[in-house]
Amino acid sequence: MNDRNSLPSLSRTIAAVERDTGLSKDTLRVWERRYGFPNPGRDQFGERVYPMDQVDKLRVLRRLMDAGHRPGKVIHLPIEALQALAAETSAPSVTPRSMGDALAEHEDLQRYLELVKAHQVDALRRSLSQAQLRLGMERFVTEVVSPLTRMVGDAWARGYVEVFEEHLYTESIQVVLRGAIGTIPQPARRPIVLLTTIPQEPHGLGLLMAEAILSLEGCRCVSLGVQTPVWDIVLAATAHSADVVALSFSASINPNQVLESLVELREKLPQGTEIWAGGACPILQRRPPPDVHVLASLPDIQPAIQRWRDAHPQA
Amino acid sequence: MNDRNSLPSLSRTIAAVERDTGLSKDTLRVWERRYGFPNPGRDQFGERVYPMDQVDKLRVLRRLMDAGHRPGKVIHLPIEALQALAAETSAPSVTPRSMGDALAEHEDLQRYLELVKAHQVDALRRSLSQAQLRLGMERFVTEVVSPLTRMVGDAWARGYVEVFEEHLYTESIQVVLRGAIGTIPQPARRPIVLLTTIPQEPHGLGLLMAEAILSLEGCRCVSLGVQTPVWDIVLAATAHSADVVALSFSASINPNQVLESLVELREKLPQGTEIWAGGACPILQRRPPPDVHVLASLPDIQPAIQRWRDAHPQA
DNA sequence: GGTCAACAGTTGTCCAAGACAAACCGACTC
DNA sequence: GAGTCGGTTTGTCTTGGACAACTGTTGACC
Repeated sequence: MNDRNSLPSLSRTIAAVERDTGLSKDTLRVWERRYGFPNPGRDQFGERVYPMDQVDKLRVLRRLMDAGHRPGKVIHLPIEALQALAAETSAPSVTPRSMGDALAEHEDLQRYLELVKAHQVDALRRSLSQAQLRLGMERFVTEVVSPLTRMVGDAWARGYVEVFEEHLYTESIQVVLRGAIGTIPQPARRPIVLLTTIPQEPHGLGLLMAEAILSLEGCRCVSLGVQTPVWDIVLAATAHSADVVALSFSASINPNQVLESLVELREKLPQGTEIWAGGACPILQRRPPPDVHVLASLPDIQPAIQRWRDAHPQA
Repeated sequence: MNDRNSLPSLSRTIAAVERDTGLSKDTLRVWERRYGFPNPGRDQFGERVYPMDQVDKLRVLRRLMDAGHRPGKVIHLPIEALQALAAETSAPSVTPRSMGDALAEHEDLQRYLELVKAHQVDALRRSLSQAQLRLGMERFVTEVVSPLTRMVGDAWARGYVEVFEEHLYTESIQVVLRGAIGTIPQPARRPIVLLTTIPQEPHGLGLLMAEAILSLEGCRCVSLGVQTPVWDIVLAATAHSADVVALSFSASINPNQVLESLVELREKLPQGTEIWAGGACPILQRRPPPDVHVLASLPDIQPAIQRWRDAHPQA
């Protein structure tokens, strides 16, 4: 299964390429058959051996797929052209309250991004904590954490920040946000909100942001962390008599699996339990699933709570 | 690709079963061919449709595989026998200092486990925090968190706790541990330790425990969180001039991937950077990879730091 | 000129059956 | 016990074919 004598630094097996790129073995083989790329060598047993430069190109291709490009159109371009294409695909999709504010804000955010790039973890955490104290929790989350996370994600997609730098960022935000959430006194008001993500979604910052806002509004929050199987979400919602199940979806997740999970969840949860879905996943806006409340952004949470409380005056 | 008219609650596609059980599509097909189980029906397109009871049995089988059983021996047993087998397979592999202490301890731990089972998140966090204050950080981590985590993992493998209850536990420990780590003053002494896990390892509690001990000993810790690609671990270690890369491996991870990653990491990291590997993964004890320091348990961390400092007096 | 349906091209996933190295297991010897 | 040996088990890789779901364009109709 695994050739211990090979040089892992210069080449990859098909299983390793699947892990590294996120492209399935089937996809890798069918691309090779149809497009002639990738074009791996073979080892002594006839198994595919992918040179590293091809793996690098596959990684860029994967990013372009996520951004909506189609393989047949771009697969034959040289890697430099692909990288340029990825760099173009930035999303300036912000909805600022006013242009002046947006610019000033943007400059601030840029400063944080530069701290990430410079690996100044301590300075980053300190200035984030200060921002949290200065702006207050709600504005900190909506005006700093949320756009900054999108910014870091974009910068990663463009190849400007490395994966490990994104990890450093995620860890720092987590420390700051968890610390801040810890200071919010735990109330006992309804709705009771269960927070988690589906098994295919490993990104947890969205959950923490939502938890911060929900806690501020006095909701009882129960977080399961990330990647809970659908059936266990149902069990947990029942065990905690949750009024709302809140799910977070990032941009890079497979849209089919999002819809499939939401339909199954809706089917298995009691009628009275609402599903709130948020995050940067585009399918939520384009084809919202039936009987699921889509929250386009963090400021939508507050009205959703109000709506729920108005509809449940006895709670 | 996806039949929207099917009943997701009563049956699964092969892709869904792969996600639910962790058994690869190839394995599912080859088991069917060889053992006659699973024995899925077919939809109108000739594609496999797995009834839920078979998926349930496959889930139990998966647990037994992780526990060391072999498919040919157990696949034809009825599900009740499999569950009984899973319940037997508990690991009483503790190394208590004395029997009396161990028993008293065990009773305490049992109490925490019952809070998890009762979904008393608040009470759980409160009593864990109290234990942390009472015992001090080091004893709290080594005598409570570490054995309790093993206990919860075992209880899950035996089918005694649900996945969502394990998630509740993980989240609670994380809150308590992160809170406690936050109170340790950040020193600047070497070694500089980079903490993370490989991409196949989503469990992060081991990292937090290690970070707690390392911080107590005055080490500079940089955590990347979980699931960092090998190449990014190397980049991060270089960027932070890390002296040590500390990795955590849980019991349920594929041993091949552990060794493969460690070999590749050793190859790409500078000679002077040590690799410390810890966690419940059995392969680490059985066939430790070359030039990797295996730390069998948390108390091994302190001597390892001492050894490093003795060997680097200039630091 | 704009709307919608039919059509053609693209793309990811699934299928079948065969092959084989690595891991495992039991029997044997020192 | 500890090590070596052969036989068996087992997961992963192989090829080439098939097809539903998706994307985008053409052309008819209002």
